[in-house]
Amino acid sequence: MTRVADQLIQTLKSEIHSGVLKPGDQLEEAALAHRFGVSRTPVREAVRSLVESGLLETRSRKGAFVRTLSAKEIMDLFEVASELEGLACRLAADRLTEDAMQQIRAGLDACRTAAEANDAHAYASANLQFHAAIQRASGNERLLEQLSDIETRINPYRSMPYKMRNRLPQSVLEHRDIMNAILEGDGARAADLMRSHMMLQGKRLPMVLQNVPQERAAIGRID
Amino acid sequence: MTRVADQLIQTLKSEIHSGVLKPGDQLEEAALAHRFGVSRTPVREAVRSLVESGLLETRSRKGAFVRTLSAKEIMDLFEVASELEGLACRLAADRLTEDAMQQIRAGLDACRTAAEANDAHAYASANLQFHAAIQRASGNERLLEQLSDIETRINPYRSMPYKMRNRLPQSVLEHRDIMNAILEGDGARAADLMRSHMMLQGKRLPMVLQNVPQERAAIGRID
DNA sequence: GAATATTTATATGCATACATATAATATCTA
DNA sequence: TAGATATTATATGTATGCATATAAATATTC
Repeated sequence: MTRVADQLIQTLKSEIHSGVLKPGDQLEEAALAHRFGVSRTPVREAVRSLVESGLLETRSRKGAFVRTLSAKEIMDLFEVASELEGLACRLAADRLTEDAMQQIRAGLDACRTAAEANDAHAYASANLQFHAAIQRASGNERLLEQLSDIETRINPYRSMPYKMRNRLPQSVLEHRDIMNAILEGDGARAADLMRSHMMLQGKRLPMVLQNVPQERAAIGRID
Repeated sequence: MTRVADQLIQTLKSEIHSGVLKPGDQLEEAALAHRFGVSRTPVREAVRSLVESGLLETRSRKGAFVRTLSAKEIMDLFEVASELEGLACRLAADRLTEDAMQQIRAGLDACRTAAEANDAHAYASANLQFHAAIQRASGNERLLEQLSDIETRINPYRSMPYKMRNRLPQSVLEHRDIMNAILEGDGARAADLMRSHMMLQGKRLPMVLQNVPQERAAIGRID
């Protein structure tokens, strides 16, 4: 991982994730090369990788842009993610180990604590922890990669989580039911509960989304 | 799509799909460049794209190789594919149009014809047609991309379909039940049937797979 | 003769230079 | 002045050259 191109991939991913680069922003090779003090060659390789992973798009002879997703595309991604989270539950129920179970329980406890404190930011983190624990418990590496990719692509469109503050206690209850179903080895029920849980979030997506279709100014470098 | 790099991507994908390039084969930049009469630059870009899409892997300072999947990795991919095929059925049942229904029916008819003729090759094609019709009926573009990617990655490990010849009539019956569930709007049942259908194939995977873990000679060019 | 060290070869990684297509600007004409 | 054409500018696409790390082959020593 000492390659310049790989470091560029990480940096650009991070800047897209954090919102420094927003959907629609243009990335000019020469500007990026100058900014990072390298030549265009590794920049181009990084861009090609990010295009393939869906974070950037290239318009012919016009260069690379941070990919803009329509509301439909975001919903499509969310539907797939919901189904895969359900699969993670079913597999977790079948293959549960003692260690995995403790990690899931720790995730649930973190959610409960954040909900009682009514701390939406802490809950967002705890929520990730809970879901990640189930995903790892599935024992399916491909599933982890796939869900991580979708998360990466949807994230630029997420606004702050405080908007769902009043749903925290309900979300904790749903998490608890999911965990119990997994512990009881009832994979089918766990999967159904998880899909319902995800879809409740999905119903709220139109409110949570921001800056979906509008045009963006072209900035390749950040000074 | 007039870029040399894009043409290389298509060509290499095709050669991996058709088995000209096999898992473990090395791809040397200079050899590929010479073979296609171009410089190393577009070759490198094509390689980067294929690495990101999972078809190639690069070992540090050793170059690119057609990705070798372990039996575990293939099973992981197959589990995800099965779940997504189930999702396609559920969505298709919810959103079924007249046109989509006819395409699914046409796929089933093609399967039935091939099965009655005991033509395993024709059945493989008809089977794809049936599944593709359901996937399109789902109305979820991301789902199509995802399943296509998985298909592309698993395909190099598939042997000829004649090995499953004695399962053709049973497979047709399963297809029929899946279609009926979709027509009745029972998405949950359709999804369950599809997952079971896929998993029956999965159970047979170890027999159908070939050349999974062994080493391969390094050939970058084909004369 | 075997194991280690040194040298040589080769392929990747990066930088630079050149070619070309698209877009913006300017100029010319009606 | 408005429109169309020509010109210039800029960014992408490709080719080539150089540096370096890994691997292979040879040589050296015990």
